[in-house]
Amino acid sequence: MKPRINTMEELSVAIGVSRPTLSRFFQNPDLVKKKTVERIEAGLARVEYVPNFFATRLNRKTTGIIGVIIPYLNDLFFTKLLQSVEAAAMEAGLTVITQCSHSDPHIEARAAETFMSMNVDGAIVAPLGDQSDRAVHLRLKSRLPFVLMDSRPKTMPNVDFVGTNHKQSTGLITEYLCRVGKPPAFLAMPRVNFNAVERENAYISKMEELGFEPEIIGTQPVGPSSYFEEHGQAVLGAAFAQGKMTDRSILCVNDRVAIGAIRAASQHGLTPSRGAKGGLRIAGHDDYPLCPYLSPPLTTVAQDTDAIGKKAVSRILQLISSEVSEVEPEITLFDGSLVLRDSA
Amino acid sequence: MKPRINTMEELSVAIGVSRPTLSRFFQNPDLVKKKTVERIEAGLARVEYVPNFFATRLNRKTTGIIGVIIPYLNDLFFTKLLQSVEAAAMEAGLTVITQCSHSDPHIEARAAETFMSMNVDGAIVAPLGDQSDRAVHLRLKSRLPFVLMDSRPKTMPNVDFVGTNHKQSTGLITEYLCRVGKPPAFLAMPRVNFNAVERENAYISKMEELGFEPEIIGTQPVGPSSYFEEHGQAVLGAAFAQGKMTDRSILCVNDRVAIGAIRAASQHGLTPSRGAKGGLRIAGHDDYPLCPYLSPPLTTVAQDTDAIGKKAVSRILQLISSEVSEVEPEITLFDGSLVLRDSA
DNA sequence: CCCTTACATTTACGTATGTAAAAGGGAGGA
DNA sequence: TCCTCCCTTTTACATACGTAAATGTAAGGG
Repeated sequence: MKPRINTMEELSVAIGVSRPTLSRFFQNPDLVKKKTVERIEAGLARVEYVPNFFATRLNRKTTGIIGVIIPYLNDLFFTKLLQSVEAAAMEAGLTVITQCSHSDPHIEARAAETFMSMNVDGAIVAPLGDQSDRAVHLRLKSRLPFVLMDSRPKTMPNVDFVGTNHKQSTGLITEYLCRVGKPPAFLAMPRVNFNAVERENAYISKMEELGFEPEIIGTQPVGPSSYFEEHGQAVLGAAFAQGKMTDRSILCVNDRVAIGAIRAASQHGLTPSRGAKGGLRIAGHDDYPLCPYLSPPLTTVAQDTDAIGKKAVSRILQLISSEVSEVEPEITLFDGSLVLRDSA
Repeated sequence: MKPRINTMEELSVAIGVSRPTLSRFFQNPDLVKKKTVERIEAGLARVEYVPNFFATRLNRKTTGIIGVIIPYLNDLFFTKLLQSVEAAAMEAGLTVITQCSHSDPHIEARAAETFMSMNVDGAIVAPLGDQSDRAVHLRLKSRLPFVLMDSRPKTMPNVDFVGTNHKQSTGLITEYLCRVGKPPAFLAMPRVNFNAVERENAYISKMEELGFEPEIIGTQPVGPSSYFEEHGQAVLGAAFAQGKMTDRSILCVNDRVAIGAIRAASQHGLTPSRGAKGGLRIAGHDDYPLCPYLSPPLTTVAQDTDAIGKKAVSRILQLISSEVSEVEPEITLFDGSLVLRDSA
């Protein structure tokens, strides 16, 4: 087992190269003469040494770290988004520190605190809904490059944002549903989630534009801790039990709710179908990774998570390099794209 | 907007309290006289200041950080496990730094490097399968408290491990399936995943114990990047297309594969059912969060992710406090529990 | 052979905090 | 009134490394 060396100083006496030279070597071996590089590498092979992360970051003007906060970990949409962000950040040579707020504003606040104390170069935050503490976001924004991702409160119009154009995406699928079958009802969520509200409104305005009467169900919570799937199943299950909605088109606020909705249909012997012009159809929003494996596979609108993650990172990089703190905020909305499967 | 203060030194002149006193205050306000605490808190309310994370951790003997590596982010089983670990760590007052290896041994190695450079107090690693670099794990283990979680190579028997007793869990569901219907075939995975292999072997030995002939399908990859669901769907879809397996009991290596299997059944107009003594039944392993919402809901064996996460953290805490580096490794295996739903 | 040049290396200082030991201060007792 | 004790605060040093400026060194030209 190799002898362990803890500090660069010790390493320098062990190898016989000055400490600052080692420092240069660890930053970029090209900055050191080839002959010396060889000596250093030979030395490193003989001992167990890793430069101290904290000492490194403490001194650098820039830490090369970006912080990412996501609200849920048990949601494949967010993990997909996170993967996209991580990939983009890695390509840019940044270290990503991810924190999950677990639907808790206090944890979110603590994560923000951590980022500030780390002097991260920038923060990308996918906020909780209503519950997020606005002051926390403002504080982050005032201290460092900051972009909101996925959803944003209407009360923060002056913040950089990257997300989906829900007006477009929800309009797209609403229009599709109207075109090839009965105009859809909207299976909503209790109104604590910004995106859910945006989609609900987008649905309403598209329906009115097309001259149909909007119909919204599911705005009341069904249980104490209603997960999305559970909510969809409960709301629609109750309706089906009363013989209602069984031949309707139903647009769910997101795919996880749709998963519950499809389950409810199955429980009542109903099969939502794209072909059934006058019968039950169920559609969702997001293109959750499991959509193709549902029975029937879910028709939905895909969010371009890849583009969102990439853009969030590139925007952060812009903000980092643009010294000035008073940049005009940029709102980037990506269009959704229709993914037709069998359910609607 | 409050004036921003960057260093504890500046803060000390701004408030009129010496810097070391502030240091004590931030570590534990009880260490400072009440009167002084009030002065400090009044001062903090007037300015924008956060202690520097790196400087803090650099000096402390213990960083209060534990590192966690998981192989996939887009898998609700691992995110569930991660939540359990995070909750336990938070309760113990530890900061968790999570890194995802994204199925890439190089990324895993880099994450390990990061942990070592951070002088994390301990590391909990859910390894990739075969691909994981054994040397990386050994290096981690030689430097800091280290426990493997979820799966482990047979080649590392001397490492602390927390996971599921697959012999028991797989035996349990195999026995159940044999008891209430036809003996199951096993829908396996290409043999790169340790747990998959363990379950396959557990299935074989239980079948032999019960006097049945084991039958294993799906050990060959079906595509270049066969995700679990895709694999299950492809393997079983191909079998169904040939009229095979349509009235069999099928035990899938995990729930994600089972999701694909159920989809394949549905595509061929088949409904796996618990009631069908002689007909098609499909079961899984893990109790993936979406199991209740499949059609039919999936019968499976639940892994006790909560216990696994808690135990991993408590074991790390033990190793941290037990100074000595030569502790007898502890292998903790939790039993799985049968979750009967409609599919088998 | 000496000087210049270009680059590598070293010196010296900076970073933001922890921590042990020394100094300070206030209350209570003689 | 003075001394002592105990707790609080401060002094002084330590941590592990980045970085700019200064110094060293080897190659090439005159």
